[in-house]
Amino acid sequence: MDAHPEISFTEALDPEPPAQGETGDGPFAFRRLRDAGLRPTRQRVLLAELLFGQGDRHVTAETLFAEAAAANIQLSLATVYNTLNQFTQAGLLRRIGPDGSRSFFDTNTTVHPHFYLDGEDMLIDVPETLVLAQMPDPLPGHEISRLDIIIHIRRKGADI
Amino acid sequence: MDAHPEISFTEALDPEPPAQGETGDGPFAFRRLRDAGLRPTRQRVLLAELLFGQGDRHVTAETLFAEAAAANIQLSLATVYNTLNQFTQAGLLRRIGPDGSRSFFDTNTTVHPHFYLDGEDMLIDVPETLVLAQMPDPLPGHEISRLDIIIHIRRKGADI
DNA sequence: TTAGATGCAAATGGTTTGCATGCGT
DNA sequence: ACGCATGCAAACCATTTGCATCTAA
Repeated sequence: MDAHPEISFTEALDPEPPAQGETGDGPFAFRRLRDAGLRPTRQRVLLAELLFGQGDRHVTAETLFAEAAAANIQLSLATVYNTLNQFTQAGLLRRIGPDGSRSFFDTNTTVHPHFYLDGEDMLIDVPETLVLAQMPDPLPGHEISRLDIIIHIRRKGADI
Repeated sequence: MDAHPEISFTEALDPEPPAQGETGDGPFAFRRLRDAGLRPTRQRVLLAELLFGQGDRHVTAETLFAEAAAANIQLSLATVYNTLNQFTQAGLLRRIGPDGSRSFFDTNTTVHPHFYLDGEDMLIDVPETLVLAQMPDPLPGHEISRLDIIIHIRRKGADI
């Protein structure tokens, strides 16, 4: 097994990018779900619009649920969880758990590093490209399925 | 703020290594706790012996609790949790949450990448040194408090 | 019509906490 | 003796699940 000499973090291991130029018919959220093999139900379409209608986003089940409520969309928190899981499974979202308790869902499904603001419980993309000089070889008989890099940051001077 | 040209993952951001050569008096676990400012109670000493008596280890509260039980140490799971938290806070352990649910505690407190075996729910150190070609600059007014790199791996051929 | 999606509430699982009792200093 | 540590059970919180009801195909 040969070493990988130089791997750009933002290029390695990316799943195929979401088909950006689908054969347009119907609203984009509807199409997006169709293309992913998900039945475009009312609540799925509405959540997809919230999620994919405004560039890259990082949501939790709670924040998305609150957003939906604010937009007068009526659905249950359990459905938000289920939908986020289905979207993740379909490759539309990427799940990230920076602190071991709450989970975030990232609409940018490429492999890229994140900043996690320790005090503020917030996740943001690292704007720069992070480069790993060398990707370690996985254990014999294993393959790398995923790469998570989370850089915890905090306000300067803040203790703990 | 200038860029960090080349950062070895196993050297950057390490807290001062645990004082390996303390002024020897009493068993090592006892001293270790004393030096960390923790009152060396019976259960703390016993857990410290399990944790620090056999090289680098990755435990969960449950596995450590089971180990203690197997060693005929009588304590409650809550105490294991509390003790692990206290040890972590004292810098004797490092907490890692690879899958967003269960937490692992690593006796190697240096910053180093981990393999997480997706199917087997197991965490192991990456044997090689991982090199980041460049460390991203944190957000203005912030500083990096921690760096987590988790490489998820799975048996070749295993689906999902 | 019917397989699959939703809503709700209840279950789950890891972790934390409150409070009375115990133990290290 | 004093004060922190422990044990237990109950609380907690994010997340999942069971089941009856709906709805997109």
